[in-house]
Amino acid sequence: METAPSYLEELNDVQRNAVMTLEGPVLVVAGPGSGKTRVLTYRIAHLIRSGVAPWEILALTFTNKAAREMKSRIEKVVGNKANYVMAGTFHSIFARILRREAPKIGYPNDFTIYDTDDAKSLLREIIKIKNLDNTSYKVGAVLSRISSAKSNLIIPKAYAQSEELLQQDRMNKMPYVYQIYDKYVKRCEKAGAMDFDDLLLLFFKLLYKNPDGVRQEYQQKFKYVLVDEFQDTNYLQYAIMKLLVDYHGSPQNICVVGDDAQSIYSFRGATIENILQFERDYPTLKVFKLEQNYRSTHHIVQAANEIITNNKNQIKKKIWTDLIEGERIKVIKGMTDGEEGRRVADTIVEQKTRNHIKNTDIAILYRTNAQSRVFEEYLRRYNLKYRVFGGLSFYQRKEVKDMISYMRASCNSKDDEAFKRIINYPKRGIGKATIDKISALAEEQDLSFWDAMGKIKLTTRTNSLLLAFRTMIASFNKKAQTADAYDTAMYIAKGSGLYKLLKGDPTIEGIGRFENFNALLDGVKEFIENDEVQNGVIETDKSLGTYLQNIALLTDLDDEKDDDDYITLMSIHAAKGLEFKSVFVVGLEENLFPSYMSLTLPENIDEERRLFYVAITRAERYLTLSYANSRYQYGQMRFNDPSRFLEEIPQDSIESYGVVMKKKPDFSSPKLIGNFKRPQARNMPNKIAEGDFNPSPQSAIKEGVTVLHRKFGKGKVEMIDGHQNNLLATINFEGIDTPKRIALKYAKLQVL
DNA sequence: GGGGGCTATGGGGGG
DNA sequence: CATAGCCCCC
Repeated sequence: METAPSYLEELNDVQRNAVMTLEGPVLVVAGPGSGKTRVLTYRIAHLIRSGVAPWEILALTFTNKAAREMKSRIEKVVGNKANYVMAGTFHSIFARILRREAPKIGYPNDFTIYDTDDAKSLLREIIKIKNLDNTSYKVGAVLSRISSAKSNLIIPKAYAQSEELLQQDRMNKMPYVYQIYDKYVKRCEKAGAMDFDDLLLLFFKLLYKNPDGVRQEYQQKFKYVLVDEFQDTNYLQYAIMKLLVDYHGSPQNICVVGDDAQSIYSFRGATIENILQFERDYPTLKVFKLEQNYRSTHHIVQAANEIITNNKNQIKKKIWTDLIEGERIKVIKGMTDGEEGRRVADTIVEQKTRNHIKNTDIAILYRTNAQSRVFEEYLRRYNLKYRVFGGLSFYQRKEVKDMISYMRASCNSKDDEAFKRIINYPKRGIGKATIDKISALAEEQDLSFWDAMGKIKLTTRTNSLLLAFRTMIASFNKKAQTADAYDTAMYIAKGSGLYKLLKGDPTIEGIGRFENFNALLDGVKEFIENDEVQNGVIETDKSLGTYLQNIALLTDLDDEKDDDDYITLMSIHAAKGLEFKSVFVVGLEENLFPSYMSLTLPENIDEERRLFYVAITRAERYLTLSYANSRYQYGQMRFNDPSRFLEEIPQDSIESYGVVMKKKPDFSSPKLIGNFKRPQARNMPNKIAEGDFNPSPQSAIKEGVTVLHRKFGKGKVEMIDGHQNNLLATINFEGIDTPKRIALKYAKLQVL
């Protein structure tokens, strides 16, 4: 008989049971630092050791980094078979499958992936086409409505029929979101483009509609499914998981790992409800709770436990450690954000000399990316190497996106967003007026931007400019058909004039841009030279189209530079899953952390608290918290109270007792120095109190009467027109220059 | 059609 | 404050 594999001896009892329960549904509730990744990887290794083929295992993560980490750890146990495990992010795995199956749902194999910028640009255009007021229809808000609809499996038709959603949109003064959504989906389809949510939604559609038995094919293929960070899945992801796992005679080999206390992505639709639903959907579920923390010393663990008790509604769980008591948590106060930065940098220097900590062992974590600046300033001044993650990613930089747009346009002639970006960059005399005319023709005759460009009749001069542009792109496209990604990219870089343009800019910024541009080209070269295994598949296709597919889902965090010794600066969200010997959590102030956006709803504060919980549990030995009494925010000096979270830490775990304010912080809105408050845009009408307002029936609103509106105040009805069942009143409100057009069936007006 | 400057607006997290 | 969209002027 074979001896038990040695990796099983590296596990505690609960971990080992979780690893060895291979069949049937399993839920692993894993506290921070409890060996979650170890359990996941050893479980996969154990599956392979038990004779399961690596490609029959599907492991879904939220970041590429987590997937890579997992694979490299599996590799240590089972060797290079690990490469063939289908491990990757939800988005990348589904994108890869869709690339093969897309025609079954009416998409081309070489579909484009629209990033957030593309999506917003498209929405901006749609809002314009529909003649909607872009002050009430904010692209960001509209996109987030669409995104959350998709994440909840609500297609445009269902959206248009949901009284609840329509009501919400009306309240937010954007009643026609449902129409924008419908148009947006059609335009994406027409462009052969998917946005991030579509990668999930259309994969769901593929399985659900089941053309050619494709669902059964993938159900059979993925015999074992694992989901990491389950607390951050949304409804759509859960639905996909169920489609893969639930079928007649299924062994339901599904293992999900998560921690409700670390759920920090509800803003993008994640719901802890999935954990509860999972328990209901799989009654034979086996639950394992990992509560022993191997990462942090006692004071840190105790503080984490204490803090999280302030949240209601959580799965009962208490992490513990048998590590030493360790250092107490240090709290640093600065009078200003600048002083906070300096004192944090001072503390880093002190830790480095006294405790011999390397840069890589240190992280500065903040709530918002904008906070990195001051820390960068002092680290630079002290000659400490650092690296900022997040913020504007490499692929979002203008010079990089421009080049990528050229590549996209050269591969997919229907990619309207790419074309609009490059048609006149570098300048070639095709201006806004021409572009508008092309867009209008495309809209009118339902053509792609590219086809409209070829069809439109304008002045001789303009037409020849357009022809020259089309000829150029056609040559790029031809090159892309035959040459590899690098040759094509170089051909495009030179042929488009981008190379020359960027090279010729001698300014500091220009040199930086040219460097980024070259870094992109180097990346293409690397792509064609290395046979990478991605998501369990060896990439042999070296075409530009494939390259584009591979980079579409990359972020800043994926860019590994591990030989360098640098201090890590990143948002707390980005730090999830990581650990550092010494962690600085900075900016612990009311309105910043917790964010002012969260202060109105208790459940949002709870999420901020979970975020704080995530932050402090990244630390192994040294945890330092900091705040500033004042800081520049949005162009103004603001005074914020210390964060309520500071008070939730047990006092005997804090070193600098007395720094924290004794009294409960005042949670009122930020105070402003002097009278720098920006004047309110337009006249802010007097708000009408709830009780004083009795809306009149629609029939009472007639021309000439004076009415009261909750937001706009008093006004005179000048005119009523519009369709019978959608009457529009033109009302002149006091103190508002332009008359408002108000739909009577929605608006609440009181006749005075 | 291009460029510069004004102003409104955001202001959070990310695949 | 930083940025982006928009408007106006050349």
